[in-house]
Amino acid sequence: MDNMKLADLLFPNITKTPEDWEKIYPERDLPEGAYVTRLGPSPTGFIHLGNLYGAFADERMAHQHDGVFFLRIEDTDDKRYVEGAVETIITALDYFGISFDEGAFIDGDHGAYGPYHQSERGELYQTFAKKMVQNGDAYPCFLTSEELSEIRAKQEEIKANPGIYGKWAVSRELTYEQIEENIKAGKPFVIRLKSRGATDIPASEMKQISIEDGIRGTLTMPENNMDIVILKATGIPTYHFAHVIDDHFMRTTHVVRGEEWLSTLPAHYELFNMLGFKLPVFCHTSHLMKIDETGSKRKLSKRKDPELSLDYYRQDGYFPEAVREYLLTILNSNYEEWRMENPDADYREFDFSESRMSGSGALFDLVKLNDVCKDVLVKIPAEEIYSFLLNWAEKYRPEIHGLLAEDPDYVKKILDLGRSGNKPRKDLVNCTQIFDFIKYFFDEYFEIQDEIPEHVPAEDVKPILEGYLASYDHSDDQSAWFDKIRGLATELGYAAKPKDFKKNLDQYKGHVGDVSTVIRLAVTGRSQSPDVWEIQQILGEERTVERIKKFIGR
RNA sequence: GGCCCCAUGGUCAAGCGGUUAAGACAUCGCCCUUUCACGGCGGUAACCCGAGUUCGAUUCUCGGUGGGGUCACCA
Repeated sequence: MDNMKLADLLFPNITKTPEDWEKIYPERDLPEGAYVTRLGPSPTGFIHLGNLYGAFADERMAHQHDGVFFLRIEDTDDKRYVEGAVETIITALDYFGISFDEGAFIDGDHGAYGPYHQSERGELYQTFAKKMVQNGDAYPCFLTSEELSEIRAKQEEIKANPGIYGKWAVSRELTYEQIEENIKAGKPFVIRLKSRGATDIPASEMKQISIEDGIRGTLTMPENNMDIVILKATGIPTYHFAHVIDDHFMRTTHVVRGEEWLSTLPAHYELFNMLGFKLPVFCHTSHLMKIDETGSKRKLSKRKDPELSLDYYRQDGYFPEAVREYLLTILNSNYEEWRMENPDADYREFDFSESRMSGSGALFDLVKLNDVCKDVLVKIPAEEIYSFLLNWAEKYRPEIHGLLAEDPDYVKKILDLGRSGNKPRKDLVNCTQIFDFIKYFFDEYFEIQDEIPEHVPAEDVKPILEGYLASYDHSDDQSAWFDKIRGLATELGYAAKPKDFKKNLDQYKGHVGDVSTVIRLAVTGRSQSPDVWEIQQILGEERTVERIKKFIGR
């Protein structure tokens, strides 16, 4: 077989050479030790937490090592393409503070190594497919999908490993004349890698390859022996081929990807070697898992788990910096520790290391995320929380947007309630929760939600509130205000101090806490709330008095 | 089924041959306290199993078990 002749038959229009491409995409001029990382989503329109998890790792690795972080759209599968998906991806990542140095942007590609859409890099891939044919490392295969499934059926029957390799790779034997005839007849074909791996021996006796993974250390696995497809019948490359070519020519130094790629790593390894490309450092991350209702652990699934979707966090109004903070704690095991020592430091000061990433799948813990949110939000000024909340409401809760926009100062005061001092309240988690937490401040949403406390007989409610109203002075400071409540409690047979009540249970109906709970209930509609005096100061005298009157039917 | 990855409390996790086996979240108790939060103190709770190497294994090796992944002209 004359490989040069075959290559020309297969790729008559390819005139560029591998050397030409090396000149077009020269090595990057970066400092010694710089990392070049990339995110390579396929434009299916669905971007999830796992993508974000990897993106943070990519971003930190590149920017902590004077490098470049770029976005490449892996759109080699036209069947999966969803209109507008690229924009969705960029917007979603941007929301969480992930931005790229080069690659695909909303207004088009930026950077010297583009185009950054794989669908536009056909000539590059074909040049190397042609090169491989010339070298006898690749060949055309005309097997139809029916023939492929027949092979598969036979393999299953004799319990052989499925796939095209060794004696099953019948197209390897085609002569030039047969190929030419097939092409003239218009038969579709793919280009397959002609693997050099041994095929007639058990896997356990196969040659082992070792690869240093940035996260997992030394990986040992049998060499590849599969004649994988590198170019589809459409002339478009498969992921495997595009990955090898692009990460070489975009000069990627570190490939961060999910562990589902581990099993195809030997094939990628063979391709890198055949093409004479330097192997990047692979960092195979573990999957995010979740614990479901039955208590068992499983991979987060697109269909069953809404929290996998990034939209979920936007809808609930999670603050991007809080999600980032949580993700960083599961991304690098010592982040939490570092954060405790540096509570006010910018996360970029943390020394991120891929080697500290976990090789085992982390359970995504919503409870912990919410806890992290509380710690993060307590540090965000009310002003910022307010504008975030307003933006969120505009998009996801238009019916409350007007309410929040009406009196910004009022809402800001509410958001800041109890947050000053050295032991600030940590009530705020996300926008949905925040609104629910503060909604009693708005008359439209104010309602009595709880019961009166059990120590308080029904007939005491009125005297308590009448007495409270009678002595109410909006200008009282907090201690004067509470002294009055203590007095009122004593008058009505309640202990002024809870301790007195506990010591002499039979002498009192209850204690001052019960009395103030009645007041709290009338003012907030809830038996639990932040400090009532502060709430009243924000509500204003008129609204406070009105609510109490309404409660006792006046 | 073949191959690969993973395995410390309920969860995330330190650990890298000798430790009272950290810490965080959750949980429970106490303190603070007019409720709730916040904060403080304390408690319950873990090295998957079996061999081997070793004076000594959570740590190293092998074999199981369990969980996950993958075996497409999808990525």
